[in-house]
Amino acid sequence: MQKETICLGILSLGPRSGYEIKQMFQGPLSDFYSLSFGTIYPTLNKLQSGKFVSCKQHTQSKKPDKKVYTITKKGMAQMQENLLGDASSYIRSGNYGDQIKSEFFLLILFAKYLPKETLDTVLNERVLFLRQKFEQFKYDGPVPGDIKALREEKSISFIRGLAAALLDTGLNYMEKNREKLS
Amino acid sequence: MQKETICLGILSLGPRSGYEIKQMFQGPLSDFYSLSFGTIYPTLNKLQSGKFVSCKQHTQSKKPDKKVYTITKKGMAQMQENLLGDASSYIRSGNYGDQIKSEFFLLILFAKYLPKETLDTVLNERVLFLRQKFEQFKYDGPVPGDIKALREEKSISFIRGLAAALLDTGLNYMEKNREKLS
DNA sequence: GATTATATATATCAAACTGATATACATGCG
DNA sequence: CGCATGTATATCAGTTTGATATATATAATC
Repeated sequence: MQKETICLGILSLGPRSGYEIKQMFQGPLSDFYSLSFGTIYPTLNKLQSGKFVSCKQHTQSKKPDKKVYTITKKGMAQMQENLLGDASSYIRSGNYGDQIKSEFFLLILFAKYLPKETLDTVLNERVLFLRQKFEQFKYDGPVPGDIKALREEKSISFIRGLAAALLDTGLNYMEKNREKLS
Repeated sequence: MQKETICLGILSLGPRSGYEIKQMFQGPLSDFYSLSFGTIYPTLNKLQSGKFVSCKQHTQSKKPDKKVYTITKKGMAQMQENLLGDASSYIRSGNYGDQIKSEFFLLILFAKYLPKETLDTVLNERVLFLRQKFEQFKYDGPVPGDIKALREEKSISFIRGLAAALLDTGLNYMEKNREKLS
């Protein structure tokens, strides 16, 4: 999927700045996709010059200026058209896997070359990290308005539920099988 | 982790060609890590000129020539040193997440802009794909000698078990919750 | 029997992307 | 009062990908 379509799709959920789009990739979307600043900012500028998004500059007191982007009608139409094409290529490609790079799994793969204590620390930190993630995905209490609106999206609640289920399985497996590594 | 350390680590499991390393990234390792030809071949050449691997050219009848790389003592020592450093940085970094780019999850995230039949096809293909993967990871019957040797590695059997558990959870969740998307 | 697609095998390179850095101001901490 | 951290945008060198080139064999399709 093109970076333009991804940014438009995120802006279709509500107006945001480039920095806030990056925060979504670091937070709720981090388990599924990510784009860096070096991609996001140029993409937003390109979308703006093509009139796919409009931009309002917010002069904030006590913080740097903020450029809040809103998707236009033209942007909405373009995004939906692109999305249809992407879904078709996805289906035709026959390549339904995800692109993953996991430093953790490389360390596990080569675990026999690591001292026992090092491996233990790696596993402990990973378990702690996954447990935190799990709590975040399960937490259903009060949140700020914009995040609440996001959670009411059917797609996001589906994804959150899946993430929680996978994290739970992963944690249980690690706790039951970690001694098999040493 | 540096690409050099990754290639050395894979070669520490047994001698292989660049093409066969890529096959591992497309097959058993595809859910955890991947490197492209454009990275693998130059890395092997660099490792060879640094004497971290040795290379035997196999002139095959009916197939192109094959360069089979074997890790040297120097390569083994370097790999273990690098691995220790990588484990330390992993622990120090506090960044225990994986780098993921999932076209599938983007399509789900923007599901409301897709026609129902398109979304259905995407979900069906993904389920079929995951089911195949699941069978591969669960399959414990007879396999060629080199793959059998790999499976006897503790780390690989740990990872295979985890992958199977995660795939099972993912499949169950998708089947039970997919109607919530439409 | 001819054409097309797929698989083995290495290598290269333009285009895309990342991650680090620059700039700038505010807040919190010891 | 200095130092680290957080907000915010922007750029760019270096890395990585994905496509392409080259070459041969087999399997499938027509």
